[in-house]
Amino acid sequence: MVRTRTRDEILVVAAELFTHHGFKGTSLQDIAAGVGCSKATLLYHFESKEAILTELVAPAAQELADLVAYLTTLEAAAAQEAAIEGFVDLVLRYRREAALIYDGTPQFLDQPMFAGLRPLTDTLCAAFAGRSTDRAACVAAEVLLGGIAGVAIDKAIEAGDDELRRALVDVAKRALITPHPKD
Amino acid sequence: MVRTRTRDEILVVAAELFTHHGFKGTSLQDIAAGVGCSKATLLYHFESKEAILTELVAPAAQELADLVAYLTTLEAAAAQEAAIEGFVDLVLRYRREAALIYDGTPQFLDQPMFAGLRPLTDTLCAAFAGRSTDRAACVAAEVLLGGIAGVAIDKAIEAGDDELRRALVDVAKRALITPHPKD
DNA sequence: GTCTATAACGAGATAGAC
DNA sequence: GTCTATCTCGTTATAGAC
Repeated sequence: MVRTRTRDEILVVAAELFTHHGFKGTSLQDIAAGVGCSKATLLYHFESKEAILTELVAPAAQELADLVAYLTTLEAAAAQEAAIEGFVDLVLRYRREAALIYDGTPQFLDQPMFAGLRPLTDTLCAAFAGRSTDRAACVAAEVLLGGIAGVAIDKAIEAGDDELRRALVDVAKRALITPHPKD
Repeated sequence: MVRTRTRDEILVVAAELFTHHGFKGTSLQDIAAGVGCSKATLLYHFESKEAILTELVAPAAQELADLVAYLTTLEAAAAQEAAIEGFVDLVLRYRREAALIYDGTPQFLDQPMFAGLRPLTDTLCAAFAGRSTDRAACVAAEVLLGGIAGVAIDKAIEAGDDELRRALVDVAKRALITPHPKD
């Protein structure tokens, strides 16, 4: 896995195109045109189209794993808050990668390509729910988890947007942290 | 547009396959195999692959349009509640169709196929936000709108699930309806 | 390391027999 | 109304020259 200029540029262009048109919707032709090289050059640097995607997603997956590992060291309430803030932060920093992983099919996490990601999101979702097994709490956690990811993916804002960050954290806390349930 | 037995079966099989593997991930071959006919038969009944999808989505799109039209007759607070309950109901009844429309790309609503859907979801989102133009309120509305749709799409529950329905409505109201904002 | 050329395949769609 | 056969195109991937 040697790093070269072309190789890096392929990753940049592929990220851009995958983000906008999806993995299936982007061909090697498209990537090659964006880079200004041939398809053969792409496949000289990467074993396959999937290999490009896997490498793009790797750092985000690693950070997600780190976050989840950290959450397991906390008790429920602290883990809930840390999960919310950590996930919002993560998904804002890795918008593109999040969009790549979520390709629109329900079983997107069950593809062999992303094996190992599902247990991470499950643990994260449990943390969002404050480790409660109550159905409503779990549903709420799923709604917020998916909703936050979706909004972050949609936003084409480039640099860190603190206002968006705060809005996402706030809505999640409002929806999930219920100090005095009504009845 | 004459109704026949084969035609209806094509729609059923296509809905099933599109839901599980996405539109791009399903070929005419796959549909033909499921129906037990040839690709040519598919294209005798439908002008194109897209035409199948368009017809599958049509009733859901119509109901969404009806809901949005109804919302415009209400003032902000009533529209907000009606939007939440109406959307949850709609998306639970049309899980499959929702999954078809949302193909995973950010611009899925901007495809020519679904032209006219975007203004509807924009109005719906505004209703979710209580017609507020505050950034945080808009972000929260987007999170809940997308999150609810995502959860409903993921759930493979068949018949009406009142518990899920209540959970979705509740989390949305908790997150969006803020009678006394903190400061 | 990059290219052109092409293989090998699958896609959507069409033609025409039955 | 359904079929087989075929067309055309785009896809991923490979071969081999430079």
